[in-house]
Amino acid sequence: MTLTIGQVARQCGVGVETIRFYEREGLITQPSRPEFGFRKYPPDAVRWVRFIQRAKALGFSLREIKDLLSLRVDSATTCDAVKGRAEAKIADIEKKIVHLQEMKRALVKLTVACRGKRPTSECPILEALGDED
Amino acid sequence: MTLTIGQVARQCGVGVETIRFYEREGLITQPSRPEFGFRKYPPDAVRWVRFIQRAKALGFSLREIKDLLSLRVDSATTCDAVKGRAEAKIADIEKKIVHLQEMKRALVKLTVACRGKRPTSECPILEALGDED
DNA sequence: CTTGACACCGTAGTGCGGTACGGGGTGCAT
DNA sequence: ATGCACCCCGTACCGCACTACGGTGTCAAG
Repeated sequence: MTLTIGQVARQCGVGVETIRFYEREGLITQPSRPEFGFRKYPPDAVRWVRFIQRAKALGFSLREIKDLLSLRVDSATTCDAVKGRAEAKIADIEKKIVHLQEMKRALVKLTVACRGKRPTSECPILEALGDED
Repeated sequence: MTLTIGQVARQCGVGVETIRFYEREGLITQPSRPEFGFRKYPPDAVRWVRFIQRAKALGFSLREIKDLLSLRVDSATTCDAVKGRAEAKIADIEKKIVHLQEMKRALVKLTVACRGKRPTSECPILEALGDED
């Protein structure tokens, strides 16, 4: 069974125009289309679009998401390059996780301070800032 | 010792205009300023701006970052509300961490598949997509 | 007391990531 | 064969987060 663009869009909670936009930008592959008729999407298209939405919410740009997605496309040919890029992305992600954990720790500390009814004038949010780059 | 806007900007790797912009948007508090002279920043200003940069890279909008920062400002007055908002943010952050871990797992799997010289035609990146939301 | 680097302000322009619109075409249902 | 919902395309527009610009003011060093 194939899906129309509208069905994919509804299942992803985005607009039809967004999917056409992603197609123009090369984030999702052109769906099969019988000579200027409607686009026909495989059910997996929904997962691709959801991946894009999720990655965006995690601070990746569409350019980066495109890179991420392209890792699978040409993997057979230039395996070493793919591996390198994947490892770089893993490092990025690990850094993001560390920073999020720092922010979380700071916020937890804030709620604890709150419970204790102290006015938290010495701001705990500032402690979410390790000084290494 | 106080800093000029240019010194803060250089230490944060942003432009002077960016800091003025953050000030206009209420993300950083107005620095003390002797009656229409230059802005005088405390050294902590550098940390605030770096916090904003970092939070942006983690997928928070300036609106959200403003909320995050405001948690410290009026904490003495509406402690319960602050606690609630902080807890909501913690939940957001935990969700982000989970999604990042899923992406990382998928990428690690990709590099492993790569090592094994298999063409990874069954895309492991797609597995970064849990279907709950 | 001049000079040059930097700061001040407001407004306009940029790039990203969509979002809306208008004028059509398609396709199935009645 | 006539609706009607949905799709096609291109182009214009939008909000966010800056970034650049241009004309003026400040100030510390020489």
